[in-house]
Amino acid sequence: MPLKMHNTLTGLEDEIIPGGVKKNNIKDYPPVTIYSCGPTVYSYAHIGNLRTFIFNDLLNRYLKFRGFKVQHAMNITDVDDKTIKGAREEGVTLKEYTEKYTDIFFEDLKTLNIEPADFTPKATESIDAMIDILEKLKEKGIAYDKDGSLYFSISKFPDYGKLSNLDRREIMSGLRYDTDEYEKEDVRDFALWKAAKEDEPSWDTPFGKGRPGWHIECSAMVRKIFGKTIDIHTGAVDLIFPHHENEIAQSEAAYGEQFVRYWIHPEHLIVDGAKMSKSLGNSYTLMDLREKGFSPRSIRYLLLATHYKKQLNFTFDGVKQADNTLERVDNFLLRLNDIADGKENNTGIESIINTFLDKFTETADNDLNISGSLGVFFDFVHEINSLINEDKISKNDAEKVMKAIEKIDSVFGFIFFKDNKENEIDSERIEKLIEERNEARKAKNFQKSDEIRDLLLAEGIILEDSKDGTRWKIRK
RNA sequence: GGCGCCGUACCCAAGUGGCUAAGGGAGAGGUCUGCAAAACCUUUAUGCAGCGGUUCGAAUCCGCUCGGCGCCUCCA
Repeated sequence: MPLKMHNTLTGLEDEIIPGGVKKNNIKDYPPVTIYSCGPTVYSYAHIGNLRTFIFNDLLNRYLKFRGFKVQHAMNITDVDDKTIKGAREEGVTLKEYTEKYTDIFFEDLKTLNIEPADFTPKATESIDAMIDILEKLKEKGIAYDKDGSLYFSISKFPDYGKLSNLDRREIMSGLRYDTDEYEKEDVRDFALWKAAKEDEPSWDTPFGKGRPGWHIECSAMVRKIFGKTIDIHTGAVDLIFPHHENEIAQSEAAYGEQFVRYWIHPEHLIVDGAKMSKSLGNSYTLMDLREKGFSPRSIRYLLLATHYKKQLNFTFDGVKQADNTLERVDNFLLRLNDIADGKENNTGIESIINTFLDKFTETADNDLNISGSLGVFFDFVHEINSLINEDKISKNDAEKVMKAIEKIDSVFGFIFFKDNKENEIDSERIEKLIEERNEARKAKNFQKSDEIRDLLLAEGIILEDSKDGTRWKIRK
């Protein structure tokens, strides 16, 4: 079964074929080249942004799980209207301002266990690559100059609109196109390069001082880093038009070859059924949620668990449900670790594990159906739990099961998630108290044994007795 | 007006023409346990927004209606 992903460009679920040439073995493919639209670093990222980045992470992790090599680039937009305005308001330089939010952004990614991209280019460090595109577009007569700014003439690019079906769409009457302050020949043309203004950052170029238009940086970075057609380009649905449409226009007009093979667009997140917005007061940052006591791990799970093509309705109740789900996962891991020596190996364990991994892959191959894969995972948990109850899992079997779980957690990233509470616990003291309690239990002094259990519970330590002994865990 | 996503149990959420509609959360009953906890078992949709149609057969395809959300405004 090949991996298929929904491609906005074709409207179909297309098999992912890195490099565009089909091979028999995944190992023979060149690395999958991926470019993701990253953040504009003018503020803290909100959970909607983070959903998109968690989707990118899932995609990258799954490709690697499937045996593909991956080269992933994600840009940092560090010059635009909002960053310039923000820096001015805070009275700092653009660089100081954007570096602050860039650092916070990377910290958020780390907190959510999102693997770093291989390349994280900044717009302000990619001006040369932009100039290259702009010169080619000028030579070809596709870009034109007006009052020191450069515009892209969409009438010169017949394919314009192929991503968003613009050619088949009518423009809503009365819609204001010209929100830009700059003059254009055709209202639908877009700015490639904006003429320098007083008190705005600018760069020297062969066509005068100025700063980048919004779309040019992505085209430039893709070219600078990969140098040719890339496989996958991701970004949330709102970017399909105009941003990605314009990227295609610039890149394909300048270089005369296909820009991207697969366009993948995760849906938006909404909050309590409504669009997230600052005026509704339902726009949350990661820090907001942590202050409310929600763990990054639960947030990762929640943002991951819904299929990326479906709008995700974020609620606090949802995070609590995620918390409970993860507790079930943790209990399962504890049970596996607690299996005592001396039990017989289960001859069927390999087959159970292989079936599990095959089903997991088969489900995820279908447009990254994470919800289906989670279902497969919980079926497996259930099956193994039952075997543990029946004493049909040896320590050796448990290790094999753990290996399989580690493997799929290379995709999920929430199973062995480290929440940093654990270090503060004095486990030696707890073990001692457990021993004391078990002696009391043996002597049928249940009053004392319950006292010890309550004492630990008050500290957030839960004790659980089983026929293999007593285990403890931290209460969430 | 154009383009697009969606409506599955109390909540979240798979399923893309064919066995009794995954899975998670929550609730109820049971097994185990000194008691708990954990785990396991049973249980909660003769029905998938509504109405028609295509088909031997539809949650799945088509049409219409109702409802939610998004983009067409440098929003992920």
